[in-house]
Amino acid sequence: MRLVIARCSVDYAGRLSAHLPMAVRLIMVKADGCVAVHADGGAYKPLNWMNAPNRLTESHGVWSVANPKGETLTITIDEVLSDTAWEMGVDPGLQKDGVEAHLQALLAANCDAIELGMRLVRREFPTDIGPVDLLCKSADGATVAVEIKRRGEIDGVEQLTRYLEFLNRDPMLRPVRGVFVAQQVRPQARVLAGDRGIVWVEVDYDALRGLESRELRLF
Amino acid sequence: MRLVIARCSVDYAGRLSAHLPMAVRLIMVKADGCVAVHADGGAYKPLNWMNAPNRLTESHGVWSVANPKGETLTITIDEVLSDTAWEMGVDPGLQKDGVEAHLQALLAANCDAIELGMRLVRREFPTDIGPVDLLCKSADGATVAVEIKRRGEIDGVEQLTRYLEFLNRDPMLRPVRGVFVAQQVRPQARVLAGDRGIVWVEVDYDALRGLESRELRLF
DNA sequence: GTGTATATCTCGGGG
DNA sequence: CCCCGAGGTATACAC
Repeated sequence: MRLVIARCSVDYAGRLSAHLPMAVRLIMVKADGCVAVHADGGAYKPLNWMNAPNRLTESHGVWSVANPKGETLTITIDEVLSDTAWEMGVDPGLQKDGVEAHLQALLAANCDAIELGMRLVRREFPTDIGPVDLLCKSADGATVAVEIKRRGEIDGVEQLTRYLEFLNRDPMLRPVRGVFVAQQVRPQARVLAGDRGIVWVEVDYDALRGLESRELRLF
Repeated sequence: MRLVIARCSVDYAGRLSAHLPMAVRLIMVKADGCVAVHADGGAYKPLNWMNAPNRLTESHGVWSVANPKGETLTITIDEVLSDTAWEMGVDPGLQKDGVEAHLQALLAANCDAIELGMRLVRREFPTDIGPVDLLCKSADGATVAVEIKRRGEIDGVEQLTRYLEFLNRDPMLRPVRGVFVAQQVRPQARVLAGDRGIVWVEVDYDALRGLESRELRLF
C-alpha cells in the first residue's frame, strides 16, 4: 500500500463530472491498483476514487487513472509532503455474524416467532422471478410466503408483492398470503404492506439467538 | 489525519458482529474522529470502521472506539510499524455535475422536453408514500406524474407505479397517468413500463443544459 | 456479461 | 433526531 500526502487537485470524468480544488489530502494506492483520495473528515468514503481494474500513469506531477469503461481520474500534484509504501500481504479477511442469511436461518428454525403455529415448507422457494425467503403453512393450513429483511423498507414489500403475484398464478399453491418480517419495519413500508394486504412482523434477533441456544442445550 | 501502520486484530459489535484476525493494516483516524481499518485491497471500503461521532480511548495497545448508539470497535495492536499525523485543514469540497437533482431542475424548467405542451404543476409533489418528482398537466389538460432517473431501471418504474396507485385514489386528481424519464431507459424497464401503461422518454442531459443556457442568454 | 438482492451501505435533505 | 431517496453506490451471486 502506497500512501502519499500531497497538495493536489482532482478531476473525475465518467458517470458524472466532479472537481476537487487544490488542497492537502491523502492519496491511497492499494495493491489491487485502486486509488482513493481522502480528506481529513467525512467518514470512510473518499472524496474521489477509481476502483480496480485500472491503469495508472504518472508524469510531471500529474497522475492519470483510467478504467476500461472510459472513466478517468486526474490528480494534479502541487507538492508532495510524504510518499511511503508498505508491504501488508493478503488479508485473512472479515468474519461476520448477524446478516440477513443468519436471520433467515434462525427464523426457518423457529417459524413460531413469525406467527404461532407456522411450519416451514421450504427455504429459498423458487419462483420465475427469484427465490422466496421462506414458504410456510400457517396453523389453519394456508400457504404463506415470508420475506425477511434486517431493516424492513419499501423495496422489501415490493419484492414480496412480486413473489405473491407469481405464486398466486400457480393453481397448486393458490391462495398464498404474505408476511413481511424484519427487525424493524419502517413506517412507509408498514403503510404499503397494509395496503397490499401483507402482514408485517418485527422480530428480535438476540431473542431468536437465545431461543436457538436454549434448544441446543435441551436436545 | 493520523495514519498508523500496525499488526492488529479488530472486533466490531453493533449492527452485526465482525472479527478480523491479526495482520498488518492501515488504521486511519480523521479529524472528525472517524476511524477506518484498511487492508491492501478491496476497493476503497475499509474492512472495519466507526463513523463520527464517537469516543476513542487508547491504553496498552488496545484502542476502544464507542459511539452513542452503543456500537463498539476494538483494535488490539501487536506491533506499530509507523505512526504519523498530518495537518490538512478543512477541505474545499467536491463539485459535482450531472446528478439527478440537476436533471430534475432542468426538466422542471423545460417540461416540453418531456412531452410537447406539458406544464409544471409542482416539483416534489407529496403523497403518503413519498414525493413525486414532478406533477404536470399535459397539453390536453390531463394530470401527469413524472419520475426522473439518471438511469432508468426497473426500480424507478416500480416507484412511479406506486405513486400512480396512490394519486389515482384522490378524486380531485384522478385520472393521473405516468411518464418515466431518464437519460437511458433499460430494456427491462421499457417492458415493465409498457406493461403498466407508463410512457417512457429518454432525454439528453447536454442538450437540456444547452437549452437552459440559450434561454439565459435570451432573457 | 446482465440482472437481482444486500449493505455496519454512505450521504444529504426535509420534517 | 428520524425518515426517506440517491449513489460514480459497491459487492456478491445466480443465470
